[in-house]
Amino acid sequence: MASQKKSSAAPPSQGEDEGQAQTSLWERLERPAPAPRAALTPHRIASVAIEIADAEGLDAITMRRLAAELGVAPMAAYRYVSGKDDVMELMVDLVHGELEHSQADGWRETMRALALRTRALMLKHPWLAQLSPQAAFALTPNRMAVAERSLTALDSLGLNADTMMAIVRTIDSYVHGATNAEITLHQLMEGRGWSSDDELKTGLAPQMIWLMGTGRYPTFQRYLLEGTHKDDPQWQFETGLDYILDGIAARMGI
Amino acid sequence: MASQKKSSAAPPSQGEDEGQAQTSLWERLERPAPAPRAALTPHRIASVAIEIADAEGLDAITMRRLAAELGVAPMAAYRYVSGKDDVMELMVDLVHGELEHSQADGWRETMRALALRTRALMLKHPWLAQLSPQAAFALTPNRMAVAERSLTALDSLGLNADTMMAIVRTIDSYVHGATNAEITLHQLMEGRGWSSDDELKTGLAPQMIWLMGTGRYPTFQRYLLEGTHKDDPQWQFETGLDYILDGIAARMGI
DNA sequence: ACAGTCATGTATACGTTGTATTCGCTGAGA
DNA sequence: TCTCAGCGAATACAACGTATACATGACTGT
Repeated sequence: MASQKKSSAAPPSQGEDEGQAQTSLWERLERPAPAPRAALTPHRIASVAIEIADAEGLDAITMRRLAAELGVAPMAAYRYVSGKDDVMELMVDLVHGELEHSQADGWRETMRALALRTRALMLKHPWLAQLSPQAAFALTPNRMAVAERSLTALDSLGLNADTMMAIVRTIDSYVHGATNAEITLHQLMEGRGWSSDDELKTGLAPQMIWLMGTGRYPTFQRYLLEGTHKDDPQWQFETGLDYILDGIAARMGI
Repeated sequence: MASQKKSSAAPPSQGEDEGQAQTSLWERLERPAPAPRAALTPHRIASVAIEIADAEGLDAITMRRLAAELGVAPMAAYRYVSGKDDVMELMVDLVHGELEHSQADGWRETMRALALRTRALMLKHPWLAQLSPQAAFALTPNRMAVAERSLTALDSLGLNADTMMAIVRTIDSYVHGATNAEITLHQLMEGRGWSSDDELKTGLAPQMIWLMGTGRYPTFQRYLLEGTHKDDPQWQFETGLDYILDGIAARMGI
């Protein structure tokens, strides 16, 4: 694990014996053992990156950190990925392999289940909310497979291609928008060291009091007082999802 | 504009005369003219930052670049903002001032118009899609005002607070999810130097051909062949939005 | 059995970033 | 006229992504 690098920054031409050998025997013996053979693979790089990102967020992924966690020199991973963006594409693909199939009864249940599982996946890997454009749009095999499954669920309903895609995109946009907001809130809380909804509320209280004190947001204030599902993201997610599925069903003639 | 800094990196204690004056007259004359008085304000910082981000993306905003654009030393802005996150919060608030009121006929038209204008705002300021959690959730006055207006539009319908908020959140999630995807695609295209849908298609073609060649995505492939609204984001956005508004209207008894 | 090639990981270095710290200048109030 | 608070400049540092050049040992064909 912890690489013990004792090798001094030896200047290349400082021969000790007769100037023949550029590095002394002892210097060579102190060098870290050379790689057995293929210590790295893209898959292993991505796996370790995912572990780091899950535990400490996307910012914790640096090529140096990744190399350290892999037990390898900072530049080693560049043999397998062309840069940080490549790592992220691999991460995205790998993680989407976790989304299981589930052929439910009808299109509606299938889409609903997929939405819920996508939300769960994103909450499990919150860094999915912060991807670079490169990684966010990567056409990776596992991602394509998910899209294919969605379309398949709608395939026997006699819809034209545009409508099918519109339905999938609408649900997808909602799922990502809603879950991103949820994740962002989590990250904000973590960033400030708040770990419960109560802490969030007390932390936000000063600003809220000031804002409400202006009297400019009366309806918002009423919600703050009357809302009972404010802290129930699952209810909020499903409620909105059901609105949307209702709307789609109505357009399609139930 | 272009600051002409000629000042050498003068070591502090290199008296030329009698060691009395730490900096010689000529050194002082060469120094950039001191600030007239309060060259900076948070508002000006945010304005310039927005200009940069609109033109070159969020990554172009560095504290050094910002300072250069303001005609000021790299650290100067730190008198007014506590760091980069502060700058972004200011940017978010400032930009949300652009969203005009528009009391349309009923709740549905009001919400629809707000959704369309929000999308337009985001497309105009694409960096809104990439905010840090800090900035993304900032409770800024202008942002609160937008939320308040949404809620007001629903206020006279006899809904309870939770339902009202669920409706607003659902639409908001969709708008952000859909528009983020749109922006992300734009940014991907810019990043690769593609400027038209045709270039996008040719650029993506190799990967698409490979993916389709696997035969694992037949329904997706059918869409690629049959879809006629693939390149019409406005249609896609409005179609999804109308699904959602339909669903909400149905729940509320039209 | 053996020299040569090649894949693999290492070492070093450069430019850029955010920001802590410290300083000197300036103009307004006494 | 003097003083001082406030403003911006200067310097510095650690961390980042990655270009480049190199050393090493495992395979190859003979």
